[in-house]
Amino acid sequence: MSNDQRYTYMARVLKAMAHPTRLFILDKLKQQDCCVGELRDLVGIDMSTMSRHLAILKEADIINSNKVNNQVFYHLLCPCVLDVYHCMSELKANRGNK
Amino acid sequence: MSNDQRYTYMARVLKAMAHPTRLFILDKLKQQDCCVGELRDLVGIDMSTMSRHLAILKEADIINSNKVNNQVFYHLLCPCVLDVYHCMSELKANRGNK
DNA sequence: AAGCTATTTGGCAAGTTTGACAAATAGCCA
DNA sequence: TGGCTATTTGTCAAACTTGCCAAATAGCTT
Repeated sequence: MSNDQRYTYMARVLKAMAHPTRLFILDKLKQQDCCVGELRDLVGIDMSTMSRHLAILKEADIINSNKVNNQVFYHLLCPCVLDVYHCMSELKANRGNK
Repeated sequence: MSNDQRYTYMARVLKAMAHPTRLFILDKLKQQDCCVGELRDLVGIDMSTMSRHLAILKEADIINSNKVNNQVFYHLLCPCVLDVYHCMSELKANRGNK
């Protein structure tokens, strides 16, 4: 796999994560699997909008879903994606030192 | 700082990283500081486009710059942003197990 | 089948991103 | 000052994103 392909792949995953609502979703799913309506109630946006955010994360293979009766439960595949948090905090702490 | 603010902040940083060219830049800057023309030659895009990619990374406080004569050298502030790489590889390896 | 709940998809408007070209700026050196 | 190199900024078009509403789908339960 070329470096080019690697950058393209990683950009795809980072892009999928790069939205406040989607980061909230990942954080929540780290604790437990959730269905769409549950997440909508927590965030307070339209169900259709929540469904699309979940589709974006799923498309990037960060989460997957399984249907139980008429509900769809989403599950975080790779909790380590949230490890970036530590680094981000460090970055933030450095601001102002410019 | 509220969780809301944290997600917004992290989304801003991830979004700045979420482009193949910008990931290449970060990887390169991890090895050594570079000026704009150098990076343009490596990537093969317009100098103005490269300058804007660098501005996006700088605006997110991931890199900074200092001018030496008529060249601007860019410097990676927090090499750990690239640690996500490992996790991404893990994610990638998991694909297909769906 | 009809009614119900949960979720996804179509379509649209407003806003953002990307990349290129041209023009502007900044700083060197003669 | 004028010419030179390096970089940034203005402007534009094409493409993409986000959020909402309405309509479609999926799967229970009666």
